Amino acid sequence: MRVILEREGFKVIAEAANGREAVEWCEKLHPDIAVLDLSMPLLNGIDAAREIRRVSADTKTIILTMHNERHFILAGLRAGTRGFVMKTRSAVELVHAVREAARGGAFFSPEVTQAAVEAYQNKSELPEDPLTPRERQVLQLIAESKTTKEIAPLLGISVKTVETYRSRIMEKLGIHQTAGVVRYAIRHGVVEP
Amino acid sequence: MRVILEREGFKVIAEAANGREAVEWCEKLHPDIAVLDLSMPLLNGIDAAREIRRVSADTKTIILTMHNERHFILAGLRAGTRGFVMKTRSAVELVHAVREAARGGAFFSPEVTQAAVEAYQNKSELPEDPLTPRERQVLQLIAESKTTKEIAPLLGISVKTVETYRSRIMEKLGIHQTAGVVRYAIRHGVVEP
DNA sequence: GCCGGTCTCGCGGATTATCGCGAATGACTG
DNA sequence: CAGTCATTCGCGATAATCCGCGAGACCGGC
Repeated sequence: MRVILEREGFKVIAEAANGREAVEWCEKLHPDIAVLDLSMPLLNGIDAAREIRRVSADTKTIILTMHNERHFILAGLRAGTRGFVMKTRSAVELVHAVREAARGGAFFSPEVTQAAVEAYQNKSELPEDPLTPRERQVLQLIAESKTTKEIAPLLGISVKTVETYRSRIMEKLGIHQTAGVVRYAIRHGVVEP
Repeated sequence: MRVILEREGFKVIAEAANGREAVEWCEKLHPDIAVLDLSMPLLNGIDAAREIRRVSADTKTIILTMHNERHFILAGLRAGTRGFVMKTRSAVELVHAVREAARGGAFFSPEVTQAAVEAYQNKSELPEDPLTPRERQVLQLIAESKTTKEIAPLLGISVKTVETYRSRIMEKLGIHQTAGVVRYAIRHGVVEP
């Protein structure tokens, strides 16, 4: 990706190994564009995009994905991302998206546009995500096999707070076992199986 | 990726949008190398690698991943893949891996090697199916959100016995959290997500 | 400015899960 | 027939979770 973007005259000023790193880099460097993978450890691309908008409002985010499932795309749009590119399409599209974002525009792969249109047409099929961003973040870490003790320092909050989120997640979902929560997370694309 | 590989003199004869397509291309074209994403729709990289070995035994597989978790890596090794490259590392490593595979060798990112070494230290081998039938049965029930107390009467054995199986499953898999066990079960088709 | 939602933190207690250890039985293997 | 392995059960201890409850701080919308 660095090769492709640099060949087009863009300057790549940072690379991140996971969602948290991506947010941290954006906070430090305030880049014009942040290209995110939808599936990243610790923090997924969508929630990372939301976080980036908070810490660096001028940074435009572009999300790369292999999945063209609707709920991913809609969640991304809600997070205010400026581009959504399918990995299965040519690199030209990524460049196009970055160029558009740099100009202040937006770009979405055809599959994404289609999914958004379909969702718009029959919005009855728009299941509102019952979880808040923070709850979803905790959910992801639980599903990534992190213990409550490990999650607390990762998010910079107390163990008790994490327990509160655990409880609320289970209450909202009507699931009362870790196993069920993990499967929910997988079914909803919060983490990879 | 096409840019990088062609710049190095490799010929890219096909591109696939998902795991199933990747397998189909391999069956048709019998390429020397197949570069797979661990996270692909329809069929993940590991199971795709296993399938490719079945339909095109001479094709060497290389898996790209963002996750350095042990169970992914071990599953990949069991699937007979010749390379395992972290996406977070430079493109040089991918080229290196492809070159090694083409020569008949193998290449793994340092994180991968480390995880494999740790696994070897814990148990002397990487068996095809490490779990006994009874263990797999317990695994399934765990992944179906059953508690130990519920599992015992379901199998007609004591709670303590179920606990023994739980421990052994975790020991064998090198996973020590319910969440990880559930994901293992899902990845291995023991339960539906 | 008030209200609802979110995020945060805490307490006490009940329930589960995990670890380390031992040990008996039966079945299959070399 | 000795060895290995799967299956079964147990004790004791520690760690992690789940539950019910309360509560202050902040923010955005009406």
